[in-house]
Amino acid sequence: MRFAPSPTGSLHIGGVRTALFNWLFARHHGGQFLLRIEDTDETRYVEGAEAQILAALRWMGLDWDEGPDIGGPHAPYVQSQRHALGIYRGYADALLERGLAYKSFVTAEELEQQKAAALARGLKSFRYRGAERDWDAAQVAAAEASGKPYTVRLKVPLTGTTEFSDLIRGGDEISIENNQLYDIVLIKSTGMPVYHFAHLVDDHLMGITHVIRGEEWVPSTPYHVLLYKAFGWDIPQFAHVPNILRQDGRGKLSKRKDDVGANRFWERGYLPEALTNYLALQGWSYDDHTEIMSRAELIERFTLERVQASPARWNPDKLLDMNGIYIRALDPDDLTHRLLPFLSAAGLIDTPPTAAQQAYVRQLVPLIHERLKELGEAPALLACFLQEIDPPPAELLIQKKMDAASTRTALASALEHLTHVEAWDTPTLEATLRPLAEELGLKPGQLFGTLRVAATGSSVAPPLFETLAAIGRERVLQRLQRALAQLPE
RNA sequence: GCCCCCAUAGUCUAGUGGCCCAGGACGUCACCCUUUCAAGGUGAAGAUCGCGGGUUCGAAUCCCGCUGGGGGUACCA
Repeated sequence: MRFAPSPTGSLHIGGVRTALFNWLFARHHGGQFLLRIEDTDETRYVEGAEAQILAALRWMGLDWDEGPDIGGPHAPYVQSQRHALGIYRGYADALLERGLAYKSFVTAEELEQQKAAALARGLKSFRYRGAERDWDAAQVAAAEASGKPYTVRLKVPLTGTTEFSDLIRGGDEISIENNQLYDIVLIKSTGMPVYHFAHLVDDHLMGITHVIRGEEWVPSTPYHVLLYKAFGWDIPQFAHVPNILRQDGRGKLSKRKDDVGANRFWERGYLPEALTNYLALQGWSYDDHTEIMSRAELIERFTLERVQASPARWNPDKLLDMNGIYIRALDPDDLTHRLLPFLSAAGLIDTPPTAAQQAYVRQLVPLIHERLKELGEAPALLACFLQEIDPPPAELLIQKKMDAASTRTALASALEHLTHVEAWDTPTLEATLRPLAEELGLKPGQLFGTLRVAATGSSVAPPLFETLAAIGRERVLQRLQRALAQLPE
């Protein structure tokens, strides 16, 4: 098994899913999972993309047995390096010698013109079949002598059909008429191999038995089959996983339009285990009701037979829900550690956090634990504990069926009681404030609502008594006083 | 245009000829719990299994056609 991304940008979520299926399949069967960088397109190369891709896979917990960073028996694992070693050229020459490929002397511009002319003549589609396919040695030599650059093209049969089976489509034969194909380029005029050629040579050399890749590769698989046959090599098992479509169903996901770069999920506070679980369920299922599965369970249960052939739509709501489930299942200490970087980034605590800050956050975690769906929400929820708040406006302080005067009375009375409360903990606060509401002739929600706004600056916060206890007496009293000052006489 | 793939509720899916007048989950709505928000609990709405033919005693499940969606159509991957 292998995953072979191109370093043309950060890995997007569809790529991560393809990598995951490869990884699950390899781990399920006790096979090897290797990583190979396919950088044969110099024009699209993005500096740093490879490092980003590796980082994303590592974050997801998809470990590889061989790869560019760790080496292995088939090193190197970067195609530009393999090209520099001359690995591909030799295989192209072998095909040339046996007359299964040919040198094509048309330039990209000429090709463009031919295509335009063909279309203008009313031809429905243009499939390049070079006249050079039938040249004799003398003609080729003459063309070469002219110094004209050339590409190496595969001599694709003009007639007959090419067939292959796909594990995800129930092993059904997919067949295509060879006259629908064209003579693909194997080696560019720069000498660099094209994907179709390089990946195939590498897959053979690296002993790849199963090719699991995106559905967009189905149309080019016949060329690959033809190439394997030309070489006389064993053809691997193909499994084309359906694409993940955009939420509106218009087209496949794109990292440019859809904000689905793998790094974005880390930034927003998704747990890799939740993303893994969600992604596994995009196109695969275990049974009619099991959804939450650990990494080990996924490995144990994953089979290609249960991968769907139809494309899935990107569903952020479902991912969010699942992330919440995984967060709630976290041990509070664990959650604390995962939250610290987010709080540091928001400037609520130091970078790195002090021991006291860590301890305080650990104390606050139970208050927000089950309210969290993305770790990135934590700074907003914890801000009122970690930094001073602006005095809330009167309209926020005044609760339903109350006015400024009654709110003043309630606040002042609470302030009075809280100043003299003997212990500052949840039970004592509750024992103090609950009777007070009744005494004031208010519903608990009314008094508590006012106090919540006064103490936190927001009408939405964790339960009041725990919140007050965690903020601390001094700060609470201060905030109540300031809130009181917000209310008109 | 041409070629290939796909088709169960808004979404992800279970279902491989009778157990399905279709099960689970997300989302939506209601109620319960409740000091707000979540979480949790209960329940509801939502699918003539894309449409039309056929095969069969019997079809979401098999076959054909249509329609719709996706992908490909590069000296990109």
